[in-house]
Amino acid sequence: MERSRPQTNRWDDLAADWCPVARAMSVIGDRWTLLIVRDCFLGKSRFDQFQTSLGVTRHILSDRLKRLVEAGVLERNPYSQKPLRYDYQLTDKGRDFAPALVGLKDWGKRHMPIRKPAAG
Amino acid sequence: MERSRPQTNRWDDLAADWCPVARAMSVIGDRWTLLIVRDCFLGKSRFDQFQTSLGVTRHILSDRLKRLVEAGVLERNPYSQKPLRYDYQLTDKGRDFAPALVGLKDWGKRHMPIRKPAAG
DNA sequence: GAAGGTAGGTTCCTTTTCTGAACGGAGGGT
DNA sequence: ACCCTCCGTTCAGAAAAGGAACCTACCTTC
Repeated sequence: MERSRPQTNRWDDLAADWCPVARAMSVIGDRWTLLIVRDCFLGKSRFDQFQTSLGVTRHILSDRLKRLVEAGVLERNPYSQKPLRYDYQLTDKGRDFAPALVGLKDWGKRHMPIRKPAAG
Repeated sequence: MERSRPQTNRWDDLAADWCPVARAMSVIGDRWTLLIVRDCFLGKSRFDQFQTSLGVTRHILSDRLKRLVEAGVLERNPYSQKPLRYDYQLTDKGRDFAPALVGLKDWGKRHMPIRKPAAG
């Protein structure tokens, strides 16, 4: 189960930063992680729900969920025994993301109108 | 001056999302962008200041600053004429990031203790 | 007036990460 | 037996990031 990662892990660099914002970015500093957390707040909890909602590749989703569990933001729990299946639930640490998420939501709502995809 | 970017631009995908958090991520959805904004709040404004503070490569810093200006979060202004030099200042849109940034700071402060780098 | 320094980038090559699509495993339904 | 669901993993190729060197324009020192 050992994930071998390259030596130069850019996520870990930020985890040692003096600034709490930088340390927060060591968890959510990529395109998808925060959106997974958002989906959890919206009641989603299963792999395929995230995958469908976000359109992220299964590969990366798997990695991000592992990181979030490792970071203590999500918990991986079995929700079915006979076909053994797990889902992901916010921990207290994850739920404490609410204010930051609301801050980002408000900013996006005020300053980022929906840009149409570049379809002809 | 035309920056040619590949067709599959993941930043733009999020800009068309229904969710304001996702649209916010279309601007700050990477490791560095939000930290540049943070540095601006801390009074930094020049290329080399960001570079020294963040340790990001000049290549990427240059790209992120351009994106932030394009997105209307920062303004690029000349601060010296004879050696023509520019710096980067927060716009109103950028300053409106404060609540989200504070939310992230609080979360990081509460939940992310400084992790020592893996030095022997 | 050449040598070296400063500020703000750009260019080039290598390393790392992400995507896209296929595959796997463990069970369920018919 | 065969296909379906869910939760992933694997692999090749594309994109992005890292690292170091280089460039431009001006200024200072010799």
